[in-house]
Amino acid sequence: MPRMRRRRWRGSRGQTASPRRIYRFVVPCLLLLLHRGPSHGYSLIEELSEFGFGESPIDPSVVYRYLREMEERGLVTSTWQTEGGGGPPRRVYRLTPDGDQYLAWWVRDLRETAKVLKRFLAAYEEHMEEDEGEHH
Amino acid sequence: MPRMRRRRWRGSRGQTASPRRIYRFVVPCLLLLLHRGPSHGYSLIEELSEFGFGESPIDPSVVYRYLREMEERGLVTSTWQTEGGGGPPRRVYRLTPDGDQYLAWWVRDLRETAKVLKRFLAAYEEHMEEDEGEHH
DNA sequence: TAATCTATATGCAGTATACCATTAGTTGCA
DNA sequence: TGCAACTAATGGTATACTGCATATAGATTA
Repeated sequence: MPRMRRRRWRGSRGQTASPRRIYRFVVPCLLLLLHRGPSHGYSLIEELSEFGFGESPIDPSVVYRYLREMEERGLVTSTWQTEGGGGPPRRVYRLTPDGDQYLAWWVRDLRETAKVLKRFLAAYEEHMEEDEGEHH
Repeated sequence: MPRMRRRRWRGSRGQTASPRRIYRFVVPCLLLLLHRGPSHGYSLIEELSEFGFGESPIDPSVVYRYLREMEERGLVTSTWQTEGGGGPPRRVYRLTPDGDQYLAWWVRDLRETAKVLKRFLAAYEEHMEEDEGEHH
């Protein structure tokens, strides 16, 4: 596995597209990954690429921070796994029922966000067509 | 026009849904509104409800701040309109060609964001169906 | 044994945003 | 006249989010 290259995120001023435009979007991604089964931070970071965190990979510190926060809030529990597989000990996270509910809330919320986005893009296209028509 | 009620935004920790989850989403909304024609702050704030800023209305200070920032960056120009319509003088904003290009960049960017969202929601649904199946 | 990989974690800084307060001109009305 | 409501704009501050640098440490490999 190659070392992750970190690309500077230039915000909305630059030309770099980042899939982390939605506040805390990593959180529902982590919750969904953990719904599929227990996992540890480093592995989760790799798996996040599935959700668009591949092109401009997420900073590991962000992931670890959220995982700890999620544990404080009772959304996940963790246990240390010292043996098996080699390498340093891993903190293995497991979703709780509260975490499960929270994921469901996020999904409802992201569906709303998707709607808002869709509405904006539709308004843009509609307006641009009218604008185009006026120039004829 | 009733006075706007400001609802406390509890971030993603609370249960309140907010359409302002995407970084600077107000900016492309303002750009699109100004693409339809010149306008002033107060009017823009009202028109924003069209894009989902209705349920939890945006704070005017945020809008005015962005408008000024946009002017500094040459995306819009403004002129004072002292007469006509009554009330205090209004600063009327007008889109520049740079602002027009920036709007186009935002649209490309939001389409990417919409894709990422769609991918996540599809992954969620797919996983949940499988999960459902396993319990039979 | 030095370098590298795996794995987790903390601190700091810049930016984004919410919320509150303030200034000021205009209109309408008691 | 005086005051309340409306319209417009701006400033300050606290907190949240994220990126970056860096620390720690066991395991593996050259």
